[in-house]
Amino acid sequence: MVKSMTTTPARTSVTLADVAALAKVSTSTASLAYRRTGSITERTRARILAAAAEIGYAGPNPTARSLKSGRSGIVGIIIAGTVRRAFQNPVAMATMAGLSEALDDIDVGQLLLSHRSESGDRSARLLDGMPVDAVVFLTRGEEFDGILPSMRARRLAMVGVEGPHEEGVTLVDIDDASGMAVLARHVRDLGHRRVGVVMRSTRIDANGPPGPFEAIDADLDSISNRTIRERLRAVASVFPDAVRVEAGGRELDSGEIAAGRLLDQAVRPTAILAQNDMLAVGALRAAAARGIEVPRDLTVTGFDGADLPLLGRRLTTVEQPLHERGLQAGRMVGELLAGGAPSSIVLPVAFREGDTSGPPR
Amino acid sequence: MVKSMTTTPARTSVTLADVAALAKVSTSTASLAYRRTGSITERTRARILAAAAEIGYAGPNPTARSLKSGRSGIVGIIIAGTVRRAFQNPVAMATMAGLSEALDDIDVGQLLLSHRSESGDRSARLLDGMPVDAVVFLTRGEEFDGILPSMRARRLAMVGVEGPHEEGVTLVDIDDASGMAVLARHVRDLGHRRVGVVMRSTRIDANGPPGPFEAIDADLDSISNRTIRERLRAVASVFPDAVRVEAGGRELDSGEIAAGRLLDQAVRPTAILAQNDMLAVGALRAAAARGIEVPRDLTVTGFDGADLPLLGRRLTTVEQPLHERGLQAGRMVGELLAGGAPSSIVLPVAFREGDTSGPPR
DNA sequence: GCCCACTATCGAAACGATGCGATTCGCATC
DNA sequence: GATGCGAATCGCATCGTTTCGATAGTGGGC
Repeated sequence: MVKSMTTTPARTSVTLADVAALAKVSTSTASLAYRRTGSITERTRARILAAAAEIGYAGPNPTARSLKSGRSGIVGIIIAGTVRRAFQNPVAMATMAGLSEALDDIDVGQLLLSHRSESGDRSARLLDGMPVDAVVFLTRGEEFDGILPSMRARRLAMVGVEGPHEEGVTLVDIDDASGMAVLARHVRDLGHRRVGVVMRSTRIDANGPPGPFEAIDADLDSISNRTIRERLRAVASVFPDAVRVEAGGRELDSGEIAAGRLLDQAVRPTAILAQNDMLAVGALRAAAARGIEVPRDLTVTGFDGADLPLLGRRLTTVEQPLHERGLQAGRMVGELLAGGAPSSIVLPVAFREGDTSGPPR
Repeated sequence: MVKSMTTTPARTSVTLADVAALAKVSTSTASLAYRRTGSITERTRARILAAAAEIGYAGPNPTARSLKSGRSGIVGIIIAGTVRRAFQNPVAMATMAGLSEALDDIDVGQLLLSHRSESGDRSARLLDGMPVDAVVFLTRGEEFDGILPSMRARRLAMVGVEGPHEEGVTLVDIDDASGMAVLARHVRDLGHRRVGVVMRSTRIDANGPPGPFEAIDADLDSISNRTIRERLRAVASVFPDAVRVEAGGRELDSGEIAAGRLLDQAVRPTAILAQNDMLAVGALRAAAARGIEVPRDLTVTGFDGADLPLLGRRLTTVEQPLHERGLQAGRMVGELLAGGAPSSIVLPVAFREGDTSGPPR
């Protein structure tokens, strides 16, 4: 069912003119009753508001106001993939929480714009048809390049979290590489030499079996997702001999399957460096299913520092300031809308030792 | 065409009139090039689109279009409490996923409207100032009554999930009571006689210590939250002697503390019926902390059937069709926007036996 | 070659509110 | 009672698009 914005007749609504007529003032005066600026007698204002109440006027029409002011007061939040998946992703949610908090403070509405819908491809139509003053790229997605031109044409303020690294997008970036390097060195210092890496799928419509075993630095340059690439590179700098497996999808289960493949080798790794926390949880589960005890028999690490209250244990990982990066993105939106030109920033990360890592047996 | 006057932001934009001028047609013809209806030569359309591309016209201004059509194509999703907390709540998220899916299908945008912001009270201003065609109450909140009049005045289509039970709101309701009754009977049939109930806080700004022990039916009528009330009533019908404790907040930790109080009694219950899954997880944790084994020493049940992949075990609970209720709410929005008058529905729930319940020792 | 029936295009009037510049009002002062 | 002045109110153009009714153009039938 596709609805058309055009065929339906406008709802008969009460307008400011009606209020003005009832209150026996001009519409411009009636308007004054609702604005902050301009001078109007308290008596007149009261009369106008009374008239408004009498005929059930709900206040100035937001659309008309927007047309006049050129501002909608709405920020589009662009999500790679589907809204559903984003909502299942603790990293995205933590960022979103920070972003919401900041956007709340500057009194702008938050419009969710998924780049793809559940039932297939999201037409650019929805994206283009929405009255937004600015957009925030909440999660990094390769698919964004296609929609950038249209946003530039609209002269929208653009803020990105971890990308896209494109002209005109103010960025909140994360120091992924150095964080992952610290973590890898920690694992090496524990004594590990045989490590496996479980990485996120680089395919857009990822779903299926895990990829083959590959050398850690195989084809690194061809990975367009900067986040994935830089994290791998950091691991490679410490463990040039590591083996990597690409999970078949982005969900927990894919991580479990991929990690399982690593664990089922004749000579299995003593440490699995998962490229994010969800994959690490999958690895923990794969270990549990095989009676492998963590951290005694296996070290498992993640990345992100997501809040996983249900997990019941504390992952050794690298903590990103997830909430903070949302806040910063929100702040940037505010500055851009106010006419400023905030500069991009790179936020630091912090290694966190949990109870999933230890020396090899 | 520079038109930055004084205070208004300088957003000099390219308009349809500019395109028309360049293509040497009238603006009405230029408009035709972007519409589905109306007749226009393919040649002319091509010329217009070429002109548009040349001067970087990004397509019709959504705000102006909305003003003319009386429709914004945006649905407001109203969240009780803060956006942040909603995002941490698996029940709300599952519902949201279904809702998003349905709203995607009818090509409407999704605007998040939290009733309260992180930093304090949400002014009605934001809510009132947003150009929405309809609103969906995603989660039940006592605070909604205050904003209903304004929505009625705006003649917005209104759809609610589990409330508010108010005139003009089309509802997707859940058969809470009978589901909870089935679950309670199951626990009774297992042989349990001494049961404790952990319930959600009824305070809006809940945070603090758990409430006192109370009889299950103490003051039931004074609980305005229908969901909480009906679930409790159902338990009371099976276990008139049950003791209830109100958690101090809505988070996991509050559930743990409240359940801990029940477990620390001299004679502790053999079963804890938590009023939702998160509280049940809290109860599991309280039990684990005390070396009480579930289900051998204690039966713990929840309500909702939320997807908790990180938990690692399967809660005995009542499954709501969470995704489905979101879908249904979305469908209702579509029908209302199309001029229909869908009727409210009540969705069934299903008892699900997990591995957290068993006979008392 | 004339008239008719289309159809592509155009002009102008909305949609509902805002804000500039002009006008009127109220009132104190001379 | 006339004058001056600030404050309150008003009229009108405007934001960018859509759409209705009017007009010009095209081609076919006879």
